[in-house]
Amino acid sequence: MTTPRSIPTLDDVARVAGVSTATVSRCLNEEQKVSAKTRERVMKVINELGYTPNFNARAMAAKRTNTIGAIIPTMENAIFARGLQAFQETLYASGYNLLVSSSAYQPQLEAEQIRALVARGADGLLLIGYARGQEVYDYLERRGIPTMLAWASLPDRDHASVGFDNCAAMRMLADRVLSMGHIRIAVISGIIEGNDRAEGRLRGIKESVAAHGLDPGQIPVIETSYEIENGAAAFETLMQIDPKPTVVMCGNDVLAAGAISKAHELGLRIPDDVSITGFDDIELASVLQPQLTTVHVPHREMGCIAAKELIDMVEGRSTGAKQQLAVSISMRGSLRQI
Amino acid sequence: MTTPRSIPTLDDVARVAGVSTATVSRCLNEEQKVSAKTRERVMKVINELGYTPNFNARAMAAKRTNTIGAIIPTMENAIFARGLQAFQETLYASGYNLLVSSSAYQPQLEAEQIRALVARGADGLLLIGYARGQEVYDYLERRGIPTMLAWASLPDRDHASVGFDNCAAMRMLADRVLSMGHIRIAVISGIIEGNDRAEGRLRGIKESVAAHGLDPGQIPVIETSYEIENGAAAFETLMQIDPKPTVVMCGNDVLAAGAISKAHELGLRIPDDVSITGFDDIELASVLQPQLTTVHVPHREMGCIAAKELIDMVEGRSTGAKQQLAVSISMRGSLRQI
DNA sequence: GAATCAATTGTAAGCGCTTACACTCACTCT
DNA sequence: AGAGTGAGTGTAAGCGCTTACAATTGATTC
Repeated sequence: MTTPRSIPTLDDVARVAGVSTATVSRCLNEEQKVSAKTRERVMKVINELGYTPNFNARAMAAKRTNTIGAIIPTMENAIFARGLQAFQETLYASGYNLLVSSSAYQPQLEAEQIRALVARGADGLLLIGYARGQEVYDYLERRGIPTMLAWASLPDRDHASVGFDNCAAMRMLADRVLSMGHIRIAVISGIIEGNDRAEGRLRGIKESVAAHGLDPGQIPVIETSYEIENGAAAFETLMQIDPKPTVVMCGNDVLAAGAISKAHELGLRIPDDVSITGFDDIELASVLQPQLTTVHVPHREMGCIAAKELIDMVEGRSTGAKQQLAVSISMRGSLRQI
Repeated sequence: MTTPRSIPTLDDVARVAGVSTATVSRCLNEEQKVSAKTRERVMKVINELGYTPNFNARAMAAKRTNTIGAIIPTMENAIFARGLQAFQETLYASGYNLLVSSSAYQPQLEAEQIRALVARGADGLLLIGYARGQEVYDYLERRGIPTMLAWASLPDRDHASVGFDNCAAMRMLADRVLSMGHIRIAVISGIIEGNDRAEGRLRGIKESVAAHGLDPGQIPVIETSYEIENGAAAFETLMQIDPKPTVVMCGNDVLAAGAISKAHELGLRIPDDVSITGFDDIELASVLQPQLTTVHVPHREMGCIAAKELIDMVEGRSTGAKQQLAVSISMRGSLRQI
């Protein structure tokens, strides 16, 4: 099957080119330190032999990998896709590679993967949100791994981060909903446990409701994980309440998609019979029928900033800034005036 | 910022525990070769010191990484998400880790990333489809890296693969469309260049049309990359043809989502004014309104099989089998009888 | 009691790179 | 002409692990 011919190493290149391994290494890493003539000869040999540097050996000797790790809660839906894509592109442009893992929203798994990425020599890390044990932060600090948090940014925490205030953002949307005359609000929230974004969003709604003189304790809330069918199921349950809610606010666009789809199935017209809102403004939001009113998050901008700041931290130019991004409301057909 | 206390190594553990490095290594890798008493003592020290093995050093010494690499064309939409998730879960269950990169549908980038993953010591690789230069296959064979191809499986190629015959699958759908009385078919295809799946799907439609005694050359085809807005734009263009197509067959669900969304915008009713079909049956397909008639692909099954077969190849139990999966048609509201 | 054997443990040689330091060799400057 | 300079190159010491092989130990056998 496989040709037994062994894989060429730096030594092979050096021997064939008639130079020392140090010179070959320099050709690959610090061109300017090698004379043009030598470099040319070495490069020719590298091509002839089909030599590729061994990453692990390089990482070991150089103690750096030009690799950034990112751990996102899920790859199953597109919530993080666009931001991550921008993150990756920005890193790539600066000569860094990205390693992605998904933690399936399990803190335990996230901790494991953080260790795995650090063990692999990641120069820096991108994590989503704040919620994780202090021991994880301690570990990261002890190992000296620069870490950025994204998709959240809290005024009262000063860890390096880029994102927005999930609570304030959702409160803004709820204020808008209330100002349009809605009184009977129901909520489909993501799982709060271990997810500060979901927690903030729910809190935002409650704060808004309270500020409008209503009792936040009266609001029906269903907590479920971010999957379309869960949104659908939750919506069906909420619609059995009498009197029916006039609006169902969802923790993200995925849940809202499920809700809208179930509404069609139940023969409920949106927004005539009931309004629905989302959060994130992923592509999905504007192919739904009617299009989804949601909180617009600047995914690409967030990804770019995260990458730039993280690189600055890794290269020692920054100790980790906090950047709060503005979000806005994308008003579309799924929310109506009462 | 960072505590300068240095990172514990195997040597540190060995010294503190009063054993040799070999013994510590054995505790971590071949428990049964160490007495219970010693193991216990060593493990205690490992925890106290917060020791984590250095992956790169381990990879170097052991010449294997328990890591599988996967390169998918895009992470931006969910086409590969579910299959990849299943792939990952299956690998994880067998003690393997997954490293994912995205090639943005660029063969050149894919080749680069293959080299990068191999340089990192990936024990095996998962690639999508067949279309890539022979030199890539040669490289992989020379390095002895087991490679699985997924999302495609061609009768006349015998590379290890798991997937389906894209051409046959789409031909089946087209046959169905034609049998329902459609005569004026239009197509929104993905970019053919460098994408054998897209090419096969388009060919499937043409073969079906030809088999029904029509001229495949007459069918309007717009080729565009897999993004919702591109599907929308293409649909708008196709609807300007006179007489209008009775059905627009799309290369995948993402393009179809764009088409449906544009149809609403144009005030065209689906399926009354025009039918639309997709391919893949991702979650999106059933939240669209009307729900999308599409080719159902067994994503999870494909991911699982790919993982199992690849592990068998890596561990020398298989030399690479080819498995063809059956696809089916998900008949839903977007396609109607004429 | 000596020999045999299996179970444990230790010794030490790499794995393929980077890089501090040493060295060589034209040139340039007094 | 001799010293000083700096560009280019080589030498060799690791980086933190795994593992073949050697050594030790205690138990078992005759």
